Amino acid sequence: MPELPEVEVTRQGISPHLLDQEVTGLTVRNASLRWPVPEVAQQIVGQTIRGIRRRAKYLLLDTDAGTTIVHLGMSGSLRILPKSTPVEKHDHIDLELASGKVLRFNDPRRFGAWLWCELPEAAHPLLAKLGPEPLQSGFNVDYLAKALEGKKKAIKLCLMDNHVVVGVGNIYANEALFAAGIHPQTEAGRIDMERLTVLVAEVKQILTQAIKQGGTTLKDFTNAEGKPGYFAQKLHVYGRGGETCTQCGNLLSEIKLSQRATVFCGLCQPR
DNA sequence: AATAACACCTGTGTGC
DNA sequence: TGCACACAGGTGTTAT
Repeated sequence: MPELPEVEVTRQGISPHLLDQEVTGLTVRNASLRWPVPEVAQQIVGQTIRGIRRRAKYLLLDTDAGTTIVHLGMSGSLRILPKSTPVEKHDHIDLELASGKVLRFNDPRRFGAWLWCELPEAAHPLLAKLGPEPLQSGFNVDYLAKALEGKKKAIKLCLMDNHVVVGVGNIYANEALFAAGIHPQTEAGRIDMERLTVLVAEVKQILTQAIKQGGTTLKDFTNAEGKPGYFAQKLHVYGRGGETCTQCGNLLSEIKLSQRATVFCGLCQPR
């Protein structure tokens, strides 16, 4: 489900319910996520949640004793519910709060993760080598030009590479390249500064817009309140292979790049 | 070092 | 209606 906007929308949705709350319990019904949910995850019980941050697509729940690291994978979601809410299929974890609410983690495909990390979490192997946040100033043309220097692989794959920039998944990589008029198979190291400038701006613009719209509605994405996002109606290329380009009316092409669906307009995004 | 392929898992849609 | 198969928002690990 989630790319960066969906994770950020989730963070914003759950934050008010978690901030300054004491954790009264952690129920793990199914520990078989991407990695087994560790016993030390229980360290959060009795702690007060001091902050809810996001790094890339990881959600970080800070306490004085350590940080819980949550990743939603492909199909995960977090909801705030009354503790009495009946458990449904794939409801793997409950974080119980003194307020009587529960933060419930549901993940059909179980590609998600729920980990515990003693401070400081920046040293955690999963977070240590990540590139800059796309919406922060560290992601700019000069940085990107340097990061792509000499790279021969397709620009789309570089955009989706967490060492280059975090949080840009398949949907938004397709959308940003369309908006910037860059063919997804363009050799990354050969894109000039002018086009990179546009690309950086479009990545920021599209992610910002998607967050404002509440994330993309795909399949069953809902935010912490169970409401859908509204960005899907604004997608220009993703999921539209064979349909007409919104810009020029040409038929959109669809190919596979690293087994991921890649959609573009051959006229608006020349090689 | 860089790149490509594979792995994990369930649900859904399509074509026969 | 049933079945086989392709495909889906991610990303760490392994192979080339």
